Amino acid sequence: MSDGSRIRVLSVDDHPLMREGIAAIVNSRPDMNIVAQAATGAEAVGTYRLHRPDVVLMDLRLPDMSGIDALVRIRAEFADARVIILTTFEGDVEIQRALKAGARGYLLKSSPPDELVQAIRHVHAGKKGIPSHVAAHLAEHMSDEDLTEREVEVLRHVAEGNRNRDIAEKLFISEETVKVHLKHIMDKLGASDRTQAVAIAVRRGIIQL
Amino acid sequence: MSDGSRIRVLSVDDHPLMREGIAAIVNSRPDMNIVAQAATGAEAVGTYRLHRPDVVLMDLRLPDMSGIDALVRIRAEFADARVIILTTFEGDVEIQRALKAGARGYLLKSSPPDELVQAIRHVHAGKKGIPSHVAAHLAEHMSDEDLTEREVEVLRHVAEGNRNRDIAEKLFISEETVKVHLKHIMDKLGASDRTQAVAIAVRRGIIQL
DNA sequence: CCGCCCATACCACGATAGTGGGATAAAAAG
DNA sequence: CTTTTTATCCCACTATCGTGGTATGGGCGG
Repeated sequence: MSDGSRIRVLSVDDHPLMREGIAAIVNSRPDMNIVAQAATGAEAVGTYRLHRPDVVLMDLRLPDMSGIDALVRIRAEFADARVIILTTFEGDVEIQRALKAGARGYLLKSSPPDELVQAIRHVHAGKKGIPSHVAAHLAEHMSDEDLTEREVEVLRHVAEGNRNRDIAEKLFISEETVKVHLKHIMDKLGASDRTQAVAIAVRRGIIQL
Repeated sequence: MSDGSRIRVLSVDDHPLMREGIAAIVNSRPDMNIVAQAATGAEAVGTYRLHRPDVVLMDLRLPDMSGIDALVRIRAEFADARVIILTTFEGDVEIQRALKAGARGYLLKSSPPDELVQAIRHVHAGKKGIPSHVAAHLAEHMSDEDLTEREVEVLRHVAEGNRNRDIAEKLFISEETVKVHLKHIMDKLGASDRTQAVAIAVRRGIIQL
């Protein structure tokens, strides 16, 4: 089969070993191959411009920016870019953000190779390539109330071990307001105290330690 | 070069993509090759018995047990087993535990491929294969006081959002004792409150959410 | 235009957490 | 065998947190 009919794939991941594994899988299929690789978000954007791949496999954790940011930048220039997020499980919030940002698929690095090539084929064909178990996991929290930006900001300070008073000073608001935010945070996350709120938020990918 | 003179490597990782990448790297060198792979701890032990590889590349997170447990089991049967821990960064506590358990090397999955093959050669030659930056990171916390088992147990309950009183009941001790443990925990970790203690412990790999 | 969400703020009260000191006993380390 | 560590308990006191209710102003969607 000539290269012209193959699905041209760009792999973005800062782990060389993982890139190697992805390349081995993709190149072993007759209908697709890796045309370029990138290790950072900036590199990904530049490489996309240069090669215009059919499908991008994008890691979420990159040295210079989030994979979602890189995704947004690529789609700002090329609205028809087809990007599959490929990551170790981060929590459902990341998945939602990625899909909102225009990702066509979301795949875990722990997935079997066949699922990866299937997703590439699906996305290239114009479908959405989201495995059923991920979709199920997604549905579970879809209706959940999201934290507001301010609430996330407060929660980050809480995770740092700041007292309400300190957070108030840093955000130039009153301690009472911080308490209100924290109350809402705990209510939304179903946490009984600030500590559990942080734990849940980390698990869900809302904040990272 | 004949197979007889090659370093025989066993790769243990539950991520097929990562296994593929490791295999590609190792098999691309003339002096080593992958003789077997395993996706679980139990599988790793069985496969070791069968193949007696020269070097084992062991992931820390496995479906059935910790990579450290698998390492311990292998070394219980084969005291001269040479195992390199290969993992995404988990926190320095894991590194220490792995080395104490007899790991000959500790490598991050984000390492460049050359570092991996170097580590394999070093360990096979009888040396310890620990990259300098990992060693440096290790030294930083070597002198740090470790939490006792009981303290870790208490901290886990704290991370779940339990109040001191609840923790006391669950552990069949008084609330005052819980407070004492928590005081020691915060002192050792340098945390100002229970929330930061949990955050630090998660970063250091002492507990996992 | 009206209602809802968001961020802000204040007050009061009870609950929980954190500090400091002192104490006992068993186990581990030296 | 002595010292140190670990785990346990109690008390008293202060600091901080979490809850409830109420309120104001801006922004956004219906």
